[in-house]
Amino acid sequence: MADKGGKSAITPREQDYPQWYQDVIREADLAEPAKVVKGCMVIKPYGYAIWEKIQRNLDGRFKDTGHVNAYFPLLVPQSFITKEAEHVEGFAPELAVVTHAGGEQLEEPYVIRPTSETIIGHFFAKWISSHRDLPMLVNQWANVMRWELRTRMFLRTTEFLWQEGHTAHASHAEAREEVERMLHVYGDFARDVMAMPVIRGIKTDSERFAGAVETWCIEAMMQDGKALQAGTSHDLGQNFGKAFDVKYQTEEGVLDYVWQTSWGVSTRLVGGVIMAHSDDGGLVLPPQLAPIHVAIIPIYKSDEQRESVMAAANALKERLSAIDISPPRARWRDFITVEIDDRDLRPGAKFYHWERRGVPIRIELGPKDLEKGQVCVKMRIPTAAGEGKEFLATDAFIDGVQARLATYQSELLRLAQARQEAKTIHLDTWDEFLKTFEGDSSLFAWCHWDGTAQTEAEIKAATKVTIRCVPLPGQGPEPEPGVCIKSGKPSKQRVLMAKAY
RNA sequence: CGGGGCGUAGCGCAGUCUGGUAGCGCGUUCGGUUCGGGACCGAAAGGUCGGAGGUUCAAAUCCUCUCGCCCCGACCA
Repeated sequence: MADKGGKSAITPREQDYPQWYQDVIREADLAEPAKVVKGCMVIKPYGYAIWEKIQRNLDGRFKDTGHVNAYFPLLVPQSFITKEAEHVEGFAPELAVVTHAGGEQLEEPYVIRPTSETIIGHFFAKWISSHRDLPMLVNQWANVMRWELRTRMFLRTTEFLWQEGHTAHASHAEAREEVERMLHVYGDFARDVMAMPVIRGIKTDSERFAGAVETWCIEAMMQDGKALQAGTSHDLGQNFGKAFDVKYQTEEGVLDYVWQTSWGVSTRLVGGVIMAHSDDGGLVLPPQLAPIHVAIIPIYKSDEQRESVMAAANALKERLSAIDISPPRARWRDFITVEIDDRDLRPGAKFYHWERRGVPIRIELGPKDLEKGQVCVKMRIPTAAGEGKEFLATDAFIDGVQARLATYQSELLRLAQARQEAKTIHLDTWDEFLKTFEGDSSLFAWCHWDGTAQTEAEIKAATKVTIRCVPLPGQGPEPEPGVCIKSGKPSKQRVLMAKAY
């Protein structure tokens, strides 16, 4: 592990935010660039454990809303991609194509899926014939590949893991309910599990998914004020239904095309959770996603001490590991995960080790504690759940540990919300706008916009700022008429502007 | 694809200009002393210097070609 002179190997955020992000990932042992495969990453066990927790939780939410899992091929016939005009245009530049297999050139190349609307459309056409087959509510957990020109670990890699929900409905209204429902599944998950506040809204035409009628999204603010598109939910209208001939017989007996949706979140969420909470000491994780909740550091000198301290540490681990911290109505059980660090290192080195990895609770357990029947507790960051070293009676600590984790979780959300609010402003003049977004700086700005793609493009060209979304009701300022910050033309409401990842 | 940078031990780098036995820090291994906030001492292992060709008595170093990666722009979950 890289170590700069025995001190922190993590670049402070103030000094170089992107470097800080890379350092946190390396020092927490979450992932590393694959190097031998351009733009790809290796997700290491500790990083993958976070993804597994994200998966498990979301998967339960999808099933709670009536969806079932399925799996479709990685390779998609090239001709499929070209069937929906906007879809090709959007994805053609970033496709990886398989032209040879089995030592022969293929008659028709396959593309490695960048997303699966096309091949799933093909199968929906086979599976759906009647309104009785609808709605069809399918999700797949998969990897996809997009040949991005610029990559960043977790946030944008050539290959990434995600889930993609694909549904077909008998009416546009029903499909739109689905789009909204799933957006809120994402938004609630971000808030309640990731402790990451998000703005829920609708994309402008230029930011819309290629082939969609409308794209709904959640946008999160990272600590540098930039926005991260954390999840999307698309109203596909009948676009793919028409392209893949997905027709069904209505109750009245006439043929119509189905109304489809698709929605997805990816391993980008891991990048989001890293940036939402971590500090210059490394990773900070919300307990609901932390692979390890408690690290116990045994303290001893002699062999006799080691024996008694380790016995106490194991007993403590056993008691903590029996505590069920599953969310209400979860389809799975989650228990407090405890790691006893008995490596032959000095305690100080171990403290830093677990802090870099974002373990919420650290316990020091030494001979003095055994005598007094207490534990020394230190939380990863100071919150209402506790700060500094606390010396607590062992039983009292165990009785309160679940509440302690819950408080820590909600405090992370509160802190993230406070950061977001501090960096969210209203802007009304182009001069202020330029000043605000000068150089590399960014924050969330609610601004009036005339609703034209041209103005949007001009703003982006001048400042790299994009319209992140038009907020859903309650997600931004109350709609009130005004004038566009750039063109001065009339505007119906403020939209969210920021630089994005 | 345009602009810039870099490939030397597991990681981070020096050495290249001016050719002459391949080095440093961290990490690793072994032994000992340590141990409630990043320990110290001693010993050891570990490299066909990205690849190919050329110049030379001699190439990490000079020349030609090539491969790859990173950063900055245009594209994006």
